[in-house]
Amino acid sequence: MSRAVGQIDHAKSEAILDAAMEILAARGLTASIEEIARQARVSKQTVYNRFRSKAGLVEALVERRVAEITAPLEAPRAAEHPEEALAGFARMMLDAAATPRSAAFVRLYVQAATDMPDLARAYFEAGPRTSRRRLAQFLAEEHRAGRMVVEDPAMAAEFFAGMVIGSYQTGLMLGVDVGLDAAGVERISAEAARRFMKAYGA
Amino acid sequence: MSRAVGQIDHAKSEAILDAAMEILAARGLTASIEEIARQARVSKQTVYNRFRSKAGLVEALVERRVAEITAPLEAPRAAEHPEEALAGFARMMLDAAATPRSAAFVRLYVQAATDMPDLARAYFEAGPRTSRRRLAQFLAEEHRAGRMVVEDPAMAAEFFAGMVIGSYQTGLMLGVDVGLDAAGVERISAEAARRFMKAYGA
DNA sequence: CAATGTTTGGACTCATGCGTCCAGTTTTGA
DNA sequence: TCAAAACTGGACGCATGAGTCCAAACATTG
Repeated sequence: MSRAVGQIDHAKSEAILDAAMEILAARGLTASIEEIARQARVSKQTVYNRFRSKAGLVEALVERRVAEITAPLEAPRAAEHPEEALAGFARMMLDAAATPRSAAFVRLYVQAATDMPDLARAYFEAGPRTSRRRLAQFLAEEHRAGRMVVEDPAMAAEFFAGMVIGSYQTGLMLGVDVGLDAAGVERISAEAARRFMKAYGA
Repeated sequence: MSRAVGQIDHAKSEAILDAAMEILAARGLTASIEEIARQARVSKQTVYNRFRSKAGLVEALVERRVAEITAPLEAPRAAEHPEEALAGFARMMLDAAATPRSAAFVRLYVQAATDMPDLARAYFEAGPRTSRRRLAQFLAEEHRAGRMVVEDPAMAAEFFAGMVIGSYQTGLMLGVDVGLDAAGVERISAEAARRFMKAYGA
């Protein structure tokens, strides 16, 4: 299981990606490879050995993040009372999307949107799109079960997601301090779920 | 009233700003001044004569846009039936925020957020913040008038704005075609207003 | 220690783009 | 027609950063 003679060390690639994330988040897409290498305590050449180019590095970074973001994206559990399930889903979305770290990533995608549109699209599919789809699916099931009345689950899912994420995302992306702490997350999740149930209750 | 001998021509500044908008929207903040000058049919030097630097140019551009965006931001009119007023406000928000042109601007602000945070903040205040504030004010009035029940107008305003804008904004910023035409705007505005009234109706 | 392969760091080329400078030209009001 | 000012366009200096190259140092295993 140990690697071959003088073989590459996977942990070092991770270190490079970590450094890239930190630097790119702070300085934007124009940050230099040299700076990233310095932060990773690695020579510039090593970065090029492992990731072919700057674009390759960013690509790998986004790939890793996409995996990271998709994993915990559970659909709401139909077993619970719908309002509870919705509040839980809201909490998850806020935890995933409304943190400074996630905002930094979104900034990155937006910057990349111009000259690397595939990356932006990949994120959009993995993050926002997937979460909406799962939410819509849940709503459709609740509708069938007669616990809610949702004729257009896709639109309803957009509404709920917008209620929860809406403002915070914009502010964070623009680097404005939106002051959202744990209590705020709780308050918004609960209230959004409650209002949504009023709007779509059986 | 006519300008002095060989004096600067205001229209030319406008032409430069127009060109800057088009080029920056298409290529991002890294687009060159030369390209902008070419597009404006003006020499590079002239750009520097009027706007001190690239940062100055972007600043002026954002200033103009902020004025442009703030002007039509009417608060909903309390006289109408609240659902009608809300639908109208939603239409206005979508027209203002969910167009490719506006998306290009937001992309610009996000890119600027790292190294020109004041610009991003100025936009946030003039656009999202102001519209939310006016909406919250309207909701508070409806509450006082007994036509709705809105204990927390600020949060309710965020909810409504999020429902309306939410998903489209994200997609547009990422350069994903969200396929929102006039009929879509109408459908979303009407439905969002209807659901919101169910959630906050008297 | 030998063989294999990686890492390092520093030098290098190349491209791009900001901002400046300037000599000659055009515009405009008087 | 004249003078003041702005405009042009092209050259220029300077900085930054991508990506390459290489010889010396290092790690790993048999």
